[in-house]
Amino acid sequence: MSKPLLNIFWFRRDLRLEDNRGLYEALNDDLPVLPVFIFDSNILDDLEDKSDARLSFIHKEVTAINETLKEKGSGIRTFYGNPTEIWKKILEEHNIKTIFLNRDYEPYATKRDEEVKKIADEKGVEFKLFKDHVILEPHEVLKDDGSPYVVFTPFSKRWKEELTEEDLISVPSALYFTNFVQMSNTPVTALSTMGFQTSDIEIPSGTLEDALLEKYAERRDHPAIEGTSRLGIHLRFGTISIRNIAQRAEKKSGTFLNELIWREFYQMILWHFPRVVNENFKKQYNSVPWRNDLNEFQAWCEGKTGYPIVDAGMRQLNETGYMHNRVRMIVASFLTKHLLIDWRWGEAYFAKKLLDYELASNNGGWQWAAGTGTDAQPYFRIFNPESQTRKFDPELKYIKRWVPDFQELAYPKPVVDHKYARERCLETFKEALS
DNA sequence: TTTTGAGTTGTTCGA
DNA sequence: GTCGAACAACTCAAA
Repeated sequence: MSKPLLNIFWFRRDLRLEDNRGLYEALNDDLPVLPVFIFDSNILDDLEDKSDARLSFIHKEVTAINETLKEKGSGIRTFYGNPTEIWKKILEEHNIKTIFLNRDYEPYATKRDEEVKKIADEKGVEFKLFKDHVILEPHEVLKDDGSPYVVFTPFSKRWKEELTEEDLISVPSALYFTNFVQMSNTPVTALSTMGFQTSDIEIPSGTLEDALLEKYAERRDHPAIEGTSRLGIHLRFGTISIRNIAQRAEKKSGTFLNELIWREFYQMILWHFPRVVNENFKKQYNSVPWRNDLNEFQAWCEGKTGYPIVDAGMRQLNETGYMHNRVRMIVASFLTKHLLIDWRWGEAYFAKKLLDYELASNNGGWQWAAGTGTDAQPYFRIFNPESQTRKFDPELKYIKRWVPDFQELAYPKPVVDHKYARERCLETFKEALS
């Protein structure tokens, strides 16, 4: 018996049919393409919230792809389980020439893909990876001696030098939709099958207005204003194309483009230095004696520190799965500097709560705030919650929105005095580094 | 090899 | 209220 020869496209963090590099390459090959998605139990098992909004979002997007493909007489095959085990099954069931996929730069993903590649190799199946998640990959922006940058500004300069027009051009995967395998449509694995429920948290739309780009530089730091793009989750799961966004940023807003370069900077750091997941980038900070007071950590998590701007941020996070970027810096500085709590605690809490959670950016941001990261800024840059409020929320609009009780008697007293905490932090770091 | 300039996002103090 | 300097000195990148 002979099963028909096919190609497979494996969707992961690229949940869109348009302008998808790996999918485009697959559809341009000379065989029908079977699209596949795996709900990875290794990842799902770590989700504490059984109605996790990110999983709901992914599920919705995979279902939308399935619906679109249904109109073409095709569909997406979905699975639930350990990817390597599932690939063994898929490779048994089908006669495959090539597996097409887009590269993922996280340590777990890299290892997973290597394992699957090995299984494919043993079967004589080709395994082709493409660049889709970033404009320039970790190995494409290096110093002249071939080593990676560890300071942002020279990295960004080099990034812009290396950038070509081609890097920003969309790939027309939609032109080749007739090349999908024709099959009777199969349903997407239900959330309940995996032990989850649908979340009712709303995800912001994946659109970017020109008006936002034009005013981005002046508006992005004010948390009471909707001046940021809210595209994080869409970039995370690939429901928008980075090429499309970067192309428009390049024309309209250097500040916004810079933020995209930060995203690639931290992806590059994570790729070259995967140890940062659990360790200080700068080893000399390993001796900082974090206080790690559980009660204070809990107060921070719950938005009960007695510092309105900090509490507003944490309450926004807890209620919506989102926190404005300016406020992320403030609460991170407060946790690590004022409370002297290990940045890894804060990072883990963000990972659990943020809809737009992205390992590379979250880790980079937290290490930056703690002073342990790639940025050589001195440790005595300690955010003052009050002056940050004066600068970025002068009318207290953001605070009033999230902490309406901030002037009431029952509102918590400051968990620690600012001046005292600042001096304690300076002393602690100074001592640790000496 | 040596030198030079620079480093996301800050705060406080004193003139 | 505004401004510049000090904070403390280090590492990185590139010439």
